[in-house]
Amino acid sequence: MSLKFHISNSNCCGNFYSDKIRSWPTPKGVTWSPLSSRFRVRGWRKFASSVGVVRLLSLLHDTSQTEGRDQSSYNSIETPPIQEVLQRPVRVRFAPSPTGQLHVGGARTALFNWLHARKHSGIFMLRIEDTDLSRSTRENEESLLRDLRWLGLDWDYGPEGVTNNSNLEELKKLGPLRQSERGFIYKKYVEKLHSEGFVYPCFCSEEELERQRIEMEASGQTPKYAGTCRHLTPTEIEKQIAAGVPYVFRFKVPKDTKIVLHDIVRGDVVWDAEATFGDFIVMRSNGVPVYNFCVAIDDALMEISTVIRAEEHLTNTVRQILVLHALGFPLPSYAHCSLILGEDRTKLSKRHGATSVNQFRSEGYLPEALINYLALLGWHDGTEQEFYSREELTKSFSLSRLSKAPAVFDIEKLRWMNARYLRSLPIEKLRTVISERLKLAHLLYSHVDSSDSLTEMIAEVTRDSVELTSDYEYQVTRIFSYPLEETVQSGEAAELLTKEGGFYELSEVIVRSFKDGTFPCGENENHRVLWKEWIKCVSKETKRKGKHLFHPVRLALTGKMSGPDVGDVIRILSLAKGKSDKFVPLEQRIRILESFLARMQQL
RNA sequence: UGGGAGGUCGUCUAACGGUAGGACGGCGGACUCUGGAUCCGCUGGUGGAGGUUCGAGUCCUCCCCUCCCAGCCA
Repeated sequence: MSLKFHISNSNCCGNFYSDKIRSWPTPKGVTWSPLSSRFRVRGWRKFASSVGVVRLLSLLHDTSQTEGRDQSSYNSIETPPIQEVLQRPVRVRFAPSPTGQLHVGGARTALFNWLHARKHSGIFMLRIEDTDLSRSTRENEESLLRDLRWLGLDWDYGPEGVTNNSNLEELKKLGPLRQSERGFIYKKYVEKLHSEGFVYPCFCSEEELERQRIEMEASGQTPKYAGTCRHLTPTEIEKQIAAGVPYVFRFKVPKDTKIVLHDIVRGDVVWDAEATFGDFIVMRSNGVPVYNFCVAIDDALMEISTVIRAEEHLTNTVRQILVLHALGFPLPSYAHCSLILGEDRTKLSKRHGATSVNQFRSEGYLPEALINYLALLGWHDGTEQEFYSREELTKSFSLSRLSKAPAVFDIEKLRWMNARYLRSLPIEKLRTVISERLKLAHLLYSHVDSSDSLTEMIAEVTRDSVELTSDYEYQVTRIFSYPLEETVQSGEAAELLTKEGGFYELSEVIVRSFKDGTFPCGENENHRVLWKEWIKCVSKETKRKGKHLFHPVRLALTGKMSGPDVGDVIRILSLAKGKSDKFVPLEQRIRILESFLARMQQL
C-alpha cells in the first residue's frame, strides 16, 4: 500500500508559521498540577446519588442529546476490524520519550511489540519521541538504546536511519525516526490541515487559558478549550498576526462524531469526540508540534499495522484518529496493554524504588529473567508454563491473550525468577559472570582467568545461595572474611562458648590437627574426601555429631554462624592464594583462633 | 466533575454457565550443621447488593473502589 506523501502547499495560509518551524527553542519549564488535586468536590456526588439525582440528570442529558437530532448526521470514524488487520503484514513500533531511563513498563511495551513482530516475521521499529525539548536529552536516548540492546530487543529500523537488513532498504526513505528531526514533515501536514479547514490559529495566551480553566473548574465544568478563536474572521486573524501575537494551531474537534476503536486488548471502545476533548493543540506557538499530532503522522508514514502501547494512551487515540482521518490516512489497529503498577497500585514511578532497566542490570538481574518476568506480567499462553526462552515466547505470544487488568510489579517474584535463571546458567557462563563481578569489586586479581579452578569452586559452592549476580560479591566477601571477634561479641555464638557448646574443645582439636599436619588444608585435589574423613575422626574423638559438631567447627574455621560447607570454604581459601589479597588465609585464621583461645584461658 | 478503562488469595494468574486451580510470598516440616538452597505440607481469594438459572467468578441491574485522559507533557 502506498501512502500519501503529497502535500498541498500553495493555496493558503501564507507564511503564518513557516518561519517558526525552523527553530525549536526550548520552551520554558511548565509544572503540571494534576487535575485530581484541583478537584475537591467529592462530597456532592455521594449525596446526589443517594437521592437519585445523578440518574435523573443523566436521563435528561440523554434525551437532550437525541432530541430533535437527525441520527443520520452522526458520523462514525472506526478503526479497521481486528480480523482484517491481522491479515496485513506486521509493522510495529516502540516509541519512547527520552525524558528519563527506560523503565520496566516501557520495556514490557517494547517486548510485546518485538514479540508480535518476530512472531509474524514483521518489522519492529524504534522511534524517539523527543518533541518536548526541555525534557528530552541525548544521554537518555543513548541509555534507552543501550537498555533495549541489553534486553535483546533489536529493532529493524530506528533513529539511526540505517538498517542491517538489505531487504528493508525501503525503510530508509522514512528518514531517521527521531521526531525532533522531522519538523519539516509535520509542518507540511499542519499546512494541509489548515488549508482544508481542519485546524485554525488560536491566539489565546497561556495565562488566559489558565484563567479560563480555573473559572470552568470553579463553576463545576470540565476544563476544556472554550473555542474562543474558532470563529475568528480572516481579517481578525491577519490583524493579530500583524500585531505579532503568538499563536498555536488547534484541531477543530467535530460535532456529532463517534470514534469507534476495535482494540485488540480492550474490545470495542466508543467515544463522542466533542464530549471527550475540546479543540486541541497540534502545533505550539514555537512551531513544535505536539505528541498527539506527531504520533498520528509518524504511525501513518511508517505504515504501522498495529499500535501496541500502554493503556494510558487509550483516550489519546481519539485525537490521533481525528488527525489521521482528517488527513485521509488509513487507520492502524490498536492494542492498549494494561499498565504496570507499584505496590500501592499507582502507576509505577521512581518513588517505587528500582524501576529502570538500567538499575536492574546494575543490581545483577539477567536480561533473560527480566524478559521472562515482564512477559508473564499481563500475558500467559493458557498453559501453566512459567519459564520461557526467547524462542518459546516468540512462538507462544499472542496479543489476544493480553490481560485487561493492570498488574502490580512484584520484585520478589522477579528475584525468584532471576535466581532460577542464574542457577540454571551453564557453568562456563556462570564463571564468566562471577569473575567479571569479582574483578569489578577487586575481590579477584584482574589477571585471573575465568576458567580458573577458583571461580569454578566459587560457582559450585555459591550456586544455591545467589539470586542476583551482585550477590557473588557479598557471598565471596563473606567466605573470604574471618570475623571471629565480631561474632563472639555479637552474642549470637553464646551457646557455643559454653562448656557443652564445644567451641573450645573443637578449637583445640583443630589447632592441634593443623600443627601435626593431619588437618586437610584444601591443597589436595581430593579435598572433599579428606575433609569428610577428618570430620569423621573428630566426631569419633569428641563424641559429637550433627549440629553439636558442625556449629563449633564452623565458628572456629570461618568465624561465622552460617555459610556454605566449611570444607568447601577451606578449599576456596587454598585456591585463592595468589589470586586475591582480600581473604584471610587458613594459617592466619589458626593464629587468630589460637590467640583468642589463649586470651579466653587467662580470663 | 466529564469521558474512558479496569476489579479472582497479600502479589502474578487459571477456570465451554458446572469441584475456584497453579506460581511468588508467608507459615510449618524434612534434609545426621547453618540456610537467602532443595523437597514436602499448610495458609489464603471471586469488591458489594439484588436478579436470571437446577447451578453464577462467568449473564442482567444498581452501587462501591482503582487507574487513565481532560497540559503549548508524553
